[in-house]
Amino acid sequence: MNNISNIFKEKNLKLTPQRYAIYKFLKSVKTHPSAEMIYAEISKDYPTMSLATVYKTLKTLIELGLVQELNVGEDNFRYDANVAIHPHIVCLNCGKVDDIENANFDNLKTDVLNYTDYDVLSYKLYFYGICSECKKGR
Amino acid sequence: MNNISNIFKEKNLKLTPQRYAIYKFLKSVKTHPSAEMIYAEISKDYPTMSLATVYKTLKTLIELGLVQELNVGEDNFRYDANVAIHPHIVCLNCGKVDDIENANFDNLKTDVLNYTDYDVLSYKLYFYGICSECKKGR
DNA sequence: CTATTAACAAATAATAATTACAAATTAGGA
DNA sequence: TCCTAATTTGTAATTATTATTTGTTAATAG
Repeated sequence: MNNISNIFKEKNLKLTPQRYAIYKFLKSVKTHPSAEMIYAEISKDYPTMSLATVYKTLKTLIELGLVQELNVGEDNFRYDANVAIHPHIVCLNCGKVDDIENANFDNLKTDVLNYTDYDVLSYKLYFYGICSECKKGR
Repeated sequence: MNNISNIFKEKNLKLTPQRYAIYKFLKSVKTHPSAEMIYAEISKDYPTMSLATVYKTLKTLIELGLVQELNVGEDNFRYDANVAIHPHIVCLNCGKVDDIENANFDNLKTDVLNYTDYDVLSYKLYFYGICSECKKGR
């Protein structure tokens, strides 16, 4: 069984309420929040939560491979508990970040081998455009 | 004629030596430097250059569509005077950022239309791996 | 059951990248 | 050459993130 509880145990890390809350929140949400947004949300249930804890927990979760970091071009990072490589799309109007679901772009990793002498390990793909809500309101 | 000089004139912007130096430097280089790196380099020729000027000039150049901003996952931005959409590859070992040249991934923009209801305007594609120099030194 | 100890959370200080501001300077047209 | 708005510069301020410190928690040995 490879749930969080076990992953933490294997690494001698404690699955504290704070850590669990952050992970559970990230899992439950599709908005790809920033550290600040996570902090604001979790603070409702854990009034003593510190922003430093959010940052430190996110770093741990990333090291454990439970969370990935997105950099869509803002001055901060966003976080995604879906660690599968998948494209994202950013609304240039409202800033929303969505998943591109069901699309498979994994051929990119092999295609690119013809154009580089790097060993290619992974990739990030971001699309930019206008979301349907913003299209309406124009 | 659509050189920088004219583009600036059209917008009532002054083509100062500083601005020109920054643009020329970015054009001449394939390293995708950060603001700090640009500042360090340009300072050699313009000892009075201020870091604030570098940042402000980069912003102007971006607005004019002469430069694009990259965000490969560092805590700072990198800049590229090649404004054509093209993929980049980052060495996870030494941090170098290279262009992927001659590859055409523009079908991505139309492919993705089947998986989103956004109007898709552009995309950014970053590969991550190990460069050939770093492979040798292992 | 208690003492020990390592991991942790919280608060706050520190750092790094970027931006804002105010005063001095300069580009480029009249 | 002169004028003026735009620009540069130095510095202060801001923002995101990380480090440090101190008190707390939880697992475990005795």
